[in-house]
Parts: sequence; structure tokens; C-alpha cells
Amino acid sequence: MADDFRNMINVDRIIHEPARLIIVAILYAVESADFLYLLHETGLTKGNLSSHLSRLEDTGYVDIEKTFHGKVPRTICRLTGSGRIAFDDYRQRLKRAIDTMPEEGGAEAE
Amino acid sequence: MADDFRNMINVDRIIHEPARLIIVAILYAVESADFLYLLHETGLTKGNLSSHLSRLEDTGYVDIEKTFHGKVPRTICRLTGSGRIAFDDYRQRLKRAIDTMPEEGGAEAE
DNA sequence: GCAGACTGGTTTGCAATACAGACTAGTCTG
DNA sequence: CAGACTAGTCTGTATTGCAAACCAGTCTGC
Repeated sequence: MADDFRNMINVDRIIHEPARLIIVAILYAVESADFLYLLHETGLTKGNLSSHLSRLEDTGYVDIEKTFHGKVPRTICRLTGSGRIAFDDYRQRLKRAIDTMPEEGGAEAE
Repeated sequence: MADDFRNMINVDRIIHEPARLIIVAILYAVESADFLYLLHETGLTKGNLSSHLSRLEDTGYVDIEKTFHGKVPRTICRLTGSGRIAFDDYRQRLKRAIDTMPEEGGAEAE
């Protein structure tokens, strides 16, 4: 029955981490965002955001492009194709898991 | 807008961990289960299951009762009231988050 | 009746992680 | 040109998840 649910054990840990989930979801929506936008939007600290972004980059889920806006440095983040796919997959998996979560208890397990 | 979604950052980490989520969900459904049942049902290793159960016990989400079934030891696990509440809350929070997750991208963020 | 196998777990050790504070490099302002 | 600010990165620490090693007790064959 609840194989969708038991499948949670194999969930993508990269995306499952709440901080990264939020980052990915934002990038999914906005197509491209810079560091500071993400910083304010997520409420993470700079160090934390930086390392999560590196992790997402290493995994191949986001592209990080370093440019200059006039003379100030600026990092622009975009979700890659596989990042988009991973997010879609995660969301679907989660949705199915939630739907198969038990509603009420009572039975005994031996 | 997506405050439900940004709220994911405050999700209950105890339950958010997939292994424990599965344990809690099972207990939510069956009311009481012994160690071996959970072991087979979750597919975790013994050590892993043991430590997750201890964690859940410390948090006050499950009650662990040690008995003897004839001469063999047996640990029976039950979800506590606060465990039940925490699970309900988690599920609701997740559901809302998923519902507010962006559907398609396009916009630019400055 | 005792050696070894099995049951039902717990403890330990390790590697990976998340997090935030300290730091760096460079720019702008008075 | 001193100090404040911007835009990040690096480092140290504490927590964690995980599985292998271990342990207490029971059963089985001989």
C-alpha cells in the first residue's frame, strides 16, 4: 500500500533540507536571482546561504554566474535543467507521500 | 505571499528526517508497534532504528515500553499525544508548503 | 550441560552536515 | 585617506545520521 510513503527514505537529501528547498523553489519561480535577493528572501545568514549555494552548484542543480554590476561584484543564480527536474520530482514524491500518510490510528501491529 | 512556504525553514527537524517521519507515520497509523515490526517496515538497520527511537523518546514523541514476551525481550512503541500533534502539524505545514510552491518560472528577481 | 547460533536490541566511532561568526577584497563617503 | 559599507567566502564547532561492533540473554545440538 504505502510504498509511495516508504519511498520517502530515498528522498533527495539535497532538496529535502529546508533551507535548500526554499532556495530551489525560489529559483524555480524566478528563473534568476542574485545573492542578496536570496539572502533576504530566505532569511539565511550569508555564510549559510553561500555554502548551500555551493552545494547546489556541486550537485548540478544551480548555475552560478559571477558578474559585475558596475563595479560591485554580483552572483547570479539560476536553476539548471536537472535542478528543475529534481525539484519537480521532489514535489511529486512529497505530494504522494502526504496523500498516503495515515489519517487515523487504531490497529495493532504484532 | 508564500509565507506558508517560507515557513518551511521552521519545520520540525525531528519529524522532517525521513527515517523518523516514516516511524512516526507508522505509529500514527498502528497505535502500537514493536521494534522488529518497525525494523522490517522501515528497512532501517537496527542501530539506526534504535537511535531514532531514542531521539523520538527524548523529544517526547513516542513512549517506549520494555516488556517480555515470554522470555524474549520486547520493546513496544507508541506515539504520545504531543507526537500525534507534532505529526499533524508537520503534515499540515508540508501540505500548505507544497500548495504554495511555484508552478512555473519566468520572472526576474533583482 | 555447555558450545555455538540466534534474538533483540544498545553503544560507539566515524563521516557528513548545517550553521554562524570571522575574515577578505574591494568600493564608496565625508 | 580613514572608516563604513557591500558582497561574499572560509573556518570552526556542534549536531547528525549511519552502520558496525558489541552485549545480555535464550535456544539448539550433541
